[in-house]
Amino acid sequence: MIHCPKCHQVDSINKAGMVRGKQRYYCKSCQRHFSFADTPKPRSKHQVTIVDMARELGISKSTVSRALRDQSDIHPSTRKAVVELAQQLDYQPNLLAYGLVKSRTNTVGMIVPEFHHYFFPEVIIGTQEVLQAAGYNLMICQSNESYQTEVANVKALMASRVDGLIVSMTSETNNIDHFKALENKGTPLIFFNRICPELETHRVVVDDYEGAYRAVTHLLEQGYRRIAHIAGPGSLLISRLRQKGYTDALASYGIELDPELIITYDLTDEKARIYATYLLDLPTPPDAIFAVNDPTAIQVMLVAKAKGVRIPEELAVVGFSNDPISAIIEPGLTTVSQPVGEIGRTAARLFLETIRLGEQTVPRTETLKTELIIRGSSVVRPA
Amino acid sequence: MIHCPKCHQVDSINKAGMVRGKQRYYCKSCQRHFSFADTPKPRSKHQVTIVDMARELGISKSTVSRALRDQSDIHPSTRKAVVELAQQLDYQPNLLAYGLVKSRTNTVGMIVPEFHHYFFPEVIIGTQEVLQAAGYNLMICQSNESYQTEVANVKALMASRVDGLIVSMTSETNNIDHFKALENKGTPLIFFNRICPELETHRVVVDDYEGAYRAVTHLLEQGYRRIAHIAGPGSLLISRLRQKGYTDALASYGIELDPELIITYDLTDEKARIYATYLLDLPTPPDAIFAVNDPTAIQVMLVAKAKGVRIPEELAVVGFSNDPISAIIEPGLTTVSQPVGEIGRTAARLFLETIRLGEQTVPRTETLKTELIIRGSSVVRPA
DNA sequence: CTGTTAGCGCTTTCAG
DNA sequence: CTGAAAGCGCTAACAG
Repeated sequence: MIHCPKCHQVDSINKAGMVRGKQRYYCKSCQRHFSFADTPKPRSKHQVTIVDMARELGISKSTVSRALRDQSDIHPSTRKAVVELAQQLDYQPNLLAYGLVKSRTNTVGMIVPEFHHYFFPEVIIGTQEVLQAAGYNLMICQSNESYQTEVANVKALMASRVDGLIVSMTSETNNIDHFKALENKGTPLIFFNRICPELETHRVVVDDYEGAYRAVTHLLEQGYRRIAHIAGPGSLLISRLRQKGYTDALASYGIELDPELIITYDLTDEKARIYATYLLDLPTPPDAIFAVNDPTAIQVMLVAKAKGVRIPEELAVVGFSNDPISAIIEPGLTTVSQPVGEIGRTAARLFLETIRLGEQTVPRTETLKTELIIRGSSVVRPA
Repeated sequence: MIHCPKCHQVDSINKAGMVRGKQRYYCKSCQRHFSFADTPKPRSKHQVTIVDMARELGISKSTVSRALRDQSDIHPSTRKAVVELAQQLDYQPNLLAYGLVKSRTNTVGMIVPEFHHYFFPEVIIGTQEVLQAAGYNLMICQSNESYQTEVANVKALMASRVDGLIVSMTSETNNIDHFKALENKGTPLIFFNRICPELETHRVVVDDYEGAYRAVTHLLEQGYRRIAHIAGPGSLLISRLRQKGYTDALASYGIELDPELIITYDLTDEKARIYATYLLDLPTPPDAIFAVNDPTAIQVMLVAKAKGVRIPEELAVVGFSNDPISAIIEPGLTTVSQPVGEIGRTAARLFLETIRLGEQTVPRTETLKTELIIRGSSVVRPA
């Protein structure tokens, strides 16, 4: 008596012609061809499939599929049986198979340059919040500020067929071919924070220029005049905008720019300390430093403190982002606060919108507001 | 003249029998059956497949597949042609299809309770470092300290057919059925930090008991006697161990435990402030507080400072983890440092080992060393 | 060295 | 309401 090597049924076997001299059979129950020796695979440990359940219930896998998706007409009792069995066997649909069929993975990829500081993890939290509510998963990659890694990340995410990409570029990224290639593939691409001005995509930014302008104006109002700027790498638009805000604020006070007081660096903590030291050791050191972000400003403060330079009397410091540390360090760090979570949420919403509108999407730049948070690092208390 | 609706070839068409009254054809070139009207789908924007490339080169898709994987003998010229075309068309293999065939995704899932503080992002960095070098991707989920979310995360990751799971549990997790279910599926599971003592799995921990014991002993050595402990939730082994270290250290000095001085809480910043306030407002307030982790200790310090309680003269504070903030706050926070990155790397290595050994894996607990970092928050300087 | 065939787990027509 | 068959993009066993 012939039985299916897979489901061990006997009734539902038909002959199905000869192949390579071997008689082949077809099992109607599990919709599989087989021939001997097609040894039944030892599948002791494997995830439950709809075929397993179909066999168990003596129905076709299509019916199981339909019952699970709960659309199209299904006899209530059938549905009930299927759903219960699924529950009992802890059935998890295979998203790989699903994605293959639907060309849709319900997953979006996110690439951020680093994970060490407050900013990016907090953006991710916001993004995930919105995406999860919409039924999407998030695949997060860190590029480590490396162009190579960023390219690899894009490839890996595309190979996983993510439905979209949310990216903040590395400071090394000059060549953007890996992003351009996405256009042909129809994969939505959203930039935030460190955007790519050359690409027409959705973007989420804050008013970096204005924030910087206000920050430096505040320093000027407080009477500081020899204001240095530790800037981010020129490759990032965000650095250039903040620097421009600094420059223009000085200009509006009729202060001539001292190139010696502008330092561009790679955003690593070690370098921040080196340049802070350099500035403070200048024959005529600055009386204030505007840093491109809070981690930089914190390093400046630590160096100044170690040197015995009094803040804010001898040196004022202002940062950007309102990292929680800035409220904890003493004196408190004056900083330009960004709505970090909202940046993440907005990026997620732009992605969802793109999916909804498809071809009709018009790339848009969402600019969120910053706020100057004044703390002790820039205000000499009235004596 | 009949042509394939997909590749538009004319030569390679065979008749392939009648189906439902319609003549069906088979295109040898692209290995597809078709019949009219099988309108060619408008595939303007789609990712390149091996079939596309096979068609373009006039060879079979298997050959393309082989050439790309660069194993088994392939004619050099064929390989060259394929590789060049792949390059030119920016071909990315479809990992969904690959995973489906191989029952392997080269992706591991990671579930952490939160993203707000230093600890977990830094562990992730370590994990990703090792995994990436081994050719694995990481899918990161945040459970937000919610049991429901954790269960959903496990399901989502399993649906994506990750090859393994690296987890730090939520403080709410009592029911562990969702982890038990993994055993039948043969999915490696590795816990770190907040492990699951009921489950026989690989684990990565630090010597929490010992670290806590040393920390409290240090406080005792410094002369503090009324030492409070703000503990984590009792559901976490990690909390219980640190609390036991605290208790035993006191006992070793013959100090009787004051239950009033032990507070168990849910690890949220707000609650930390409330309990710190409570302790400091006690009729006989503690002269030292050992906190279950640095974020808690930081909140304690902030509350104390706001109240004008002098640290360390009136109140000593010790934390756990050596969060960078602890070096920045003033006075510096004495803390038990954990090798955070190494925790992540170790977890990743245990996963890789499990994959390598398969069934023969014997669950192991890796215990990493902590180190007491003494700073100003617990040492009154010699007058 | 290359082509053919089957199948991974699922959805989706098309036929009853 | 249910089943049969085809196909998503890929690998693999087999046959030349």
